[in-house]
Amino acid sequence: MSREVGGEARRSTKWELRRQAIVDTSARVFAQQGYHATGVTELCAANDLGKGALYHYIGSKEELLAAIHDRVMDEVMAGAERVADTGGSPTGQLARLGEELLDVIHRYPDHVWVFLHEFPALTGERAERFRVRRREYEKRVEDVLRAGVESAEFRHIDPWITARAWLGMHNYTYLWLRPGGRLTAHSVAQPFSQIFMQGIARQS
Amino acid sequence: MSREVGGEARRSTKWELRRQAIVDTSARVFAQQGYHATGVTELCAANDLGKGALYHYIGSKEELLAAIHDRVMDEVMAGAERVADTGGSPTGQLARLGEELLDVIHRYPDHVWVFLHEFPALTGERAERFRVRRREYEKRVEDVLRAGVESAEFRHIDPWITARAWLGMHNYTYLWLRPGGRLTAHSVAQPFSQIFMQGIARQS
DNA sequence: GTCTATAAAAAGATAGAC
DNA sequence: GTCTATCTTTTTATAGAC
Repeated sequence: MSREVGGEARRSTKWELRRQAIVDTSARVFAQQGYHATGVTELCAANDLGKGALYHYIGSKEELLAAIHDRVMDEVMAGAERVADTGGSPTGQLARLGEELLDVIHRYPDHVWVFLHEFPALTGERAERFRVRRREYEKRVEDVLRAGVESAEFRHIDPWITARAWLGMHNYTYLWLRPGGRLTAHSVAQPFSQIFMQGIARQS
Repeated sequence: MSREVGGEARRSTKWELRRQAIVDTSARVFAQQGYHATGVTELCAANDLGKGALYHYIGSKEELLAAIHDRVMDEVMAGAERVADTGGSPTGQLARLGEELLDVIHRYPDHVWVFLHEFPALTGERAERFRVRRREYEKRVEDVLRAGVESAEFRHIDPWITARAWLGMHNYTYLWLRPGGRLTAHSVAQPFSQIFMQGIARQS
């Protein structure tokens, strides 16, 4: 059974599941070799599929790349939503934003790698959609910082540049944070949070 | 006149200058389009040269990529050298390391972009050389942090993970720090340093 | 749904004239 | 030193049989 939703043709649940598996497997290959350095033939081998069958699921190579991006942003924004819903002080919210973000990076190292390395390969509307979603998340961080300055929990920092410091510190863990390693998301989020909170706290 | 130095054939000064110009121009193209997405034909157009002439200077596309990497690491390590030579307290040294690093990122945005995005494209011996140099710099940061803990200037932080926080915060500026923009290297290094120093300072 | 065969373009690199 | 022409391989994507 297939339905029309939002102008996009939806396929069967089985098709969607298979597609998702292909997206995940391909993310691993892209992360290891790079997007442009990976041929469709290699994707076929990794997914144990012929070219005809693969294209039946992915549409195009770039659409596959966009699907990896969406997977990351879906998870990241869901985490930000949970934090916003729970509420609490700016300090508490920023700490939980860090926990959630590092959790995504830790759970999806390949997807995140591709997300942070290959976004310039997206073109046209796909590039724009990604840009908007990314900006949306960054704004969440800035808003929490602004709230903390206004409530005088934080000292008088610049929200924009401080958000960049926070984002860099956390995002850059994609280079070494992996499941199965000696570090968990929490064991990194904890010291990061301590440095950052103490760093922007109002001096007593 | 040509000499043999360290097993590598050196060319004339004119040749070296021309080559360096090609490296710089190509860095801009790689930064905009990606290494694998850029064809040698496009490099020829950007450098206003035919294929024969281009290959006369670059040897291979990957050798060109390696040259961009070296340009960045040469500058970064020179900055670290200056900091080490000047000496001073761990706090002062870490602050100056930040100034120097952001200065390189600000002055060579294209080279740094390529450096941070395309290093997986290096293979064999070239990949190894880059890995070693990069590790060498990271160790400098860890050493300063360790010294600060031992002198009790800093609280009891983990040097390895704290170095990653510092590196991420600074390196990640490659996404938005550019010459001609509203921000200078110093105007970013200053707030970053304040956050980080206060963040790892011994609580009074 | 999945395969094989193939198209059509572009890739990196080299040869040899000038 | 620089050019044009060319070699070989690989690229993304499609056609059509099953």
